[in-house]
Amino acid sequence: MSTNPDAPKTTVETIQAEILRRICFLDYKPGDQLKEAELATEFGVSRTPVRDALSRISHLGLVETRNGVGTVVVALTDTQIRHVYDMRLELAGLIGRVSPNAITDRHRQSVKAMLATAHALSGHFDVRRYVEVNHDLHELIASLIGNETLRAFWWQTYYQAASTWHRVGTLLGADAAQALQAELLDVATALEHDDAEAIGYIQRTHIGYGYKRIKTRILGSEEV
Amino acid sequence: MSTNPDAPKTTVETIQAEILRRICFLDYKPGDQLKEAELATEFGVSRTPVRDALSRISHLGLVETRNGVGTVVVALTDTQIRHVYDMRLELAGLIGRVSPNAITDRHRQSVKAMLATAHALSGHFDVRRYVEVNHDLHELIASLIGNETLRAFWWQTYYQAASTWHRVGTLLGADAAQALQAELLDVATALEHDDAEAIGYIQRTHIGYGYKRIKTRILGSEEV
DNA sequence: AATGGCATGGCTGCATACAGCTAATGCAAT
DNA sequence: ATTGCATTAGCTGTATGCAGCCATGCCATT
Repeated sequence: MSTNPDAPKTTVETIQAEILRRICFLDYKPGDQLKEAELATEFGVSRTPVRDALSRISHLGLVETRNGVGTVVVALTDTQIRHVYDMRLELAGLIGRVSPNAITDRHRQSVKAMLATAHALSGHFDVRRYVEVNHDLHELIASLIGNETLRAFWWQTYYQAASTWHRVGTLLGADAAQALQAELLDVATALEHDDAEAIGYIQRTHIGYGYKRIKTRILGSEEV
Repeated sequence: MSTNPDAPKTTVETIQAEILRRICFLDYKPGDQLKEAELATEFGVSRTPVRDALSRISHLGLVETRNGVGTVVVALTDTQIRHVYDMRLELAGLIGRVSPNAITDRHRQSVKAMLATAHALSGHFDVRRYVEVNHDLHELIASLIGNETLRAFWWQTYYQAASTWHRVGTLLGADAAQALQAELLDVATALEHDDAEAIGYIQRTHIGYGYKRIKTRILGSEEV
């Protein structure tokens, strides 16, 4: 149940969360090699907790460790990307239906902040900021999910999809920022109306749009 | 993507799979304490790979490790059980819709074998066998799920729900066996008709029945 | 008799040393 | 020049020792 990175208290969880963040933000790109010893010295610990963190991440399918070689960030196959997105579409629809959490003013305020950033991005695009806003939006949506299991799954698919999003941002540039802006506007409206169910469907819709862009620009054209 | 226990090749994965199996079959009951040193000697390895396996399992939320105390099998709270079951209901509906795998004669044959066992159980009930058949059925259903992500989630919720099932089996006895028999009959029929989508809805239906039994017999009566 | 503090046993958390595996490099033979 | 093999450097996998933490039970004090 602790797949979401809430309260990373132990050393291992802290390291795990940091590595996951770097994978999300593409500081570690698919194919990159992560060396236990290197990370250990960076975090000022021994290899043991680093190994532990990497082991968990590998169990999530985001890195692959081979004996004698190293730990590399996995590049999802086209089929895997499709599977992840198909599931995200389905999970999104459940967000508002399965015991959602209450919407607070904090939510409404942070969306407004994101909107401002997205607006700025439309003028002067920056992939890094784009991915960061996406991340913030994800965290906000996740905080609305009351069902622990669903929230864990939502995070899991997010991590798997994150690097693909980054590629989309790179390819589309300011267009991606505008799409994000549109999504945020819809979310803001739904929050104003205190309509959690709408949030899910909005997510579903915009994930669908993103999926379509990915299909045409990244994935092979063969249909499932 | 490797949340399903297919091909546990490495030592750690082998140990992890074995411990998970024991949790499923309630060899380890909620509250039991698992000692790293003990398991290490049992598996004939050092504490290191055992620790690694336990760490992964704790990340799945099935055990909890506290420094200086030990690793204990967690007892899901009522709310958590509800969350898991709510999600299983939703996921079941997706089994046949999201890129299912082809149904083969192997599937049809193994269901027949399970039916025979379930029939025997109706006469002479044995909790252990009951849980085993449930496990086999789960593996069969999971093998029909083509979407890797969904399959991983299906396994995850199964592990979380497994010990609860065991309690149901203990409480209901032969009645549980009859319910299982009914479920297997429905599955067999769907397999004969080569209808993967029906499988999902059958699962959903019977999970719903089981959920209802759990609600009245195990969970507190307060509604969500 | 009851309670508070203290000592102790046992467990996990972490560090480190070593063994095993893999890939790449350089050398030799053709 | 090319191919094959042997060596080696560098990584992960495992074992083990030690430090830190927690719960239990005992003992002293009131």
